[in-house]
Amino acid sequence: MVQSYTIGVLSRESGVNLETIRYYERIGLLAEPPRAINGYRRYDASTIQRLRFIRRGRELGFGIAEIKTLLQLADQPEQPCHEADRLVREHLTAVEARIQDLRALREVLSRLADCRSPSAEHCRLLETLDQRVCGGSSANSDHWNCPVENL
Amino acid sequence: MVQSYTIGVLSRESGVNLETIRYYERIGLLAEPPRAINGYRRYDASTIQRLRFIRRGRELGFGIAEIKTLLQLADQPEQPCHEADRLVREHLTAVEARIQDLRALREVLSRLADCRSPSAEHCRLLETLDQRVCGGSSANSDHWNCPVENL
DNA sequence: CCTGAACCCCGTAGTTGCTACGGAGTCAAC
DNA sequence: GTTGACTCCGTAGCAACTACGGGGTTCAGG
Repeated sequence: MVQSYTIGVLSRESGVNLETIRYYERIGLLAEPPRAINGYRRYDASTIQRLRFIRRGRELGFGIAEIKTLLQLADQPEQPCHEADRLVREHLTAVEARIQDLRALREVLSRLADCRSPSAEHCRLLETLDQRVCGGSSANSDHWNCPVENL
Repeated sequence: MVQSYTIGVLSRESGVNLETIRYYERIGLLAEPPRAINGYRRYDASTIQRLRFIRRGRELGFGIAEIKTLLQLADQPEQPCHEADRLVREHLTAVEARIQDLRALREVLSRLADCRSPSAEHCRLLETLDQRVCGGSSANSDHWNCPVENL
């Protein structure tokens, strides 16, 4: 008779929400486990590891599809890890791009912050959104888009 | 007879996807426009401005609810802009936090990148996900969680 | 007058990755 | 025997769109 865990224990041990575990099963990320006579799912210790693997992958920002690939790779220890490395680099590139985006955004926002205008009429944010900020005069506001830089 | 635009023109002029415009109408972000005899929506120029306002707000990362607030603020030019400023600062804080998160993530990923292990067995990424990376020996891998720092 | 392209209408479902809800069955302890 | 904690299942909700399908309209060219 082998050690087995109910889904609640698995959840606590792996740090993955109970409902999320069932969700992973539904989408085929986790295999359907055997059931006890009462219908309860019975997991073994390796599933805890697998779920932790998944959780860490998610924390690193990998998508479900990518994690599926990574799980397959991890299950074939003799293969070289080009594919895993490719995923990491791809992901790293995306993260760096996102950081750049957010930095630009932060610049814009910090220029808009701390506007103490007594009237919303000349609030920096609202003017920016209205695009009135850059024209000066009210004419010709059509083809010249406000420099909320490439975001 | 007043200038009016069909939804397709509005979409091109505002830079907001046509289906998104109808979506904004459904969720009450955009008022229901009058209709032509054939049932087509008829918009005036101010709606183009309004949609651009919305688009820029979205590009700055504001949520729909926040944009709803900002639109109301913009419609009341005599009020001071505390509320707009609060939203900006709140948002700025969130953006900065997100940048920090992503920076930490980038560090972890760049340590994992460029792993040229000939076997997935010792691939840095897979070991990290498996949590084998930090123990050294195979025992005692349970209570000591791998330092994928606070993310 | 007819055809076909380019519009427009509407409702609904799909996306991502979960999370929550409701109603019901099960189990161990007191 | 009754509480309380657990489990089951299917479905719906979140954000913010995007896409699809099946239909009606408008207009220019032949």
